Amino acid sequence: MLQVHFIRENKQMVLDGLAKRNFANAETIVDQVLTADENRRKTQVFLDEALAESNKLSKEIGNFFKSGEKQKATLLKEKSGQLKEKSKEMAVSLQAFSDELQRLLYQIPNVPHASVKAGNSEADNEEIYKEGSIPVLGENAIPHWELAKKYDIIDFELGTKIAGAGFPVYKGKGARLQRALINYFLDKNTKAGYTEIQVPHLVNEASGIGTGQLPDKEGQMYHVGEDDLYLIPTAEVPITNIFRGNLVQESDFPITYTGYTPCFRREAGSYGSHVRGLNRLHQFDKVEIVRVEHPENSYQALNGMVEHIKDILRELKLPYKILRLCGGDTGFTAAITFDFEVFSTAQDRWLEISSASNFENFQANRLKLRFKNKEGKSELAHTLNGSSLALPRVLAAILENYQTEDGIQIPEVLIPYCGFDVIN
RNA sequence: AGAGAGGUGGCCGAGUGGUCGAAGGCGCACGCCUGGAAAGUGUGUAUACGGCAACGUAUCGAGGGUUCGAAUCCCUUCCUCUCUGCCA
Repeated sequence: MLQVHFIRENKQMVLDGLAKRNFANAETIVDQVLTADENRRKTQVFLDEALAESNKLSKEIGNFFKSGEKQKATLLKEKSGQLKEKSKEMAVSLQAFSDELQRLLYQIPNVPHASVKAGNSEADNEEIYKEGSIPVLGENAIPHWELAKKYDIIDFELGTKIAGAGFPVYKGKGARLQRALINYFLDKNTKAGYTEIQVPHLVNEASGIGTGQLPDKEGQMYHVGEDDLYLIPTAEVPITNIFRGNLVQESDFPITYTGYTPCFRREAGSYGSHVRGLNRLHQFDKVEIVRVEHPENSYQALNGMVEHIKDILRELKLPYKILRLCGGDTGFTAAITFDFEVFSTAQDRWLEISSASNFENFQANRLKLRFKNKEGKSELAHTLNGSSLALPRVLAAILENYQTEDGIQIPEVLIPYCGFDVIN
């Protein structure tokens, strides 16, 4: 959520930013925000004056009672009663303006970073980096869902039986490879200074609002009605919400966490051939990195996250590229997002396996995550996160790119974690 | 799930109708002391909104109510803890 005073003072900049996202009716909604804000402030001034008068009267009444001047007190009581009626009305309209303001603010996405280009869809994303060579596969190379069947390492039908489509069952070496990847990623992140953490896989409504999944995007999450909890779509939600409402010390920065969790996504509305196999699932595993940073350092931190993810992909020897998402493709809460895509050779497709974002103070404003700055004032912190990495597509790329006539070779760096070097 | 206790500032913790935005402690900041530090000692130190400011208003889990006046009394609700039950 953007801060009202920021919008008030940087209206044109906000409009320009929203234009890069192709955000509809930006000017209308921004004007509505400014109107609601002005009404709210005006009403508050009136209300404050009425309440100040009322407080003054109460004190006088108290004094009259003490000194035994009951008649004077009774007179003032009447006046006070009338004042109360009036202030109640004003309080109601103040609340209405505040609610309206809040409702509007929730609808406005983050202002993109200056380097983010305008654009409508993924077609407008900019490729900014590419590394690794695409392997040349044999004539009999097959996509990962066929490999999964051939070597009996992932059973999609079995998952459908016990849960539904998009809930695969990993078996034998397939399961072990999953576990190896999780451990490898966590070790890698821990070595880079991130503190490993295990968090709940269900979150309450306040957490969903804190990181921006709620309101409006309920449909993307599984909801447990009985207890009003949501299954997490990413570890970002519980990890970032650790800091909801917190006032941290400046010396606590940088705050860095990594955690493995399963992720649950309803993926309502996505279907078709591109969701085959591991490409898009309702439940998948992911290792996440989250940072809470001083505003001055957040872009340096983002850069560090990008370099860190590069390093992982280099070790896995997977060909990858990095995209800077255009305005229209950047998530609601992010100011900038870098997507990492690996090449899944047998499918002849790039698959998104990580996305690293700086939310600046957009989430922090919802979370009320602040720190004391040098002047002793509290200031919103910056939050960032990135995947390191999402497992299914990494697995898909490994299976496809490392396939040989004799089986699937295991990337060298994973062999110690797997305990085997080939799936055959 | 049943019974009980409780939710107060960055943290701990007093406070049962006006003198309470709130004692005391810890922490933190600045000063004194010291060769330097620790200890000791003095002062300061909640947040949000509005206002150039003086200042005003609100906030003691949340929402309602009683009252001229509520941290304090009443109702509703959420959460936490303890015991019992169930269970990995």
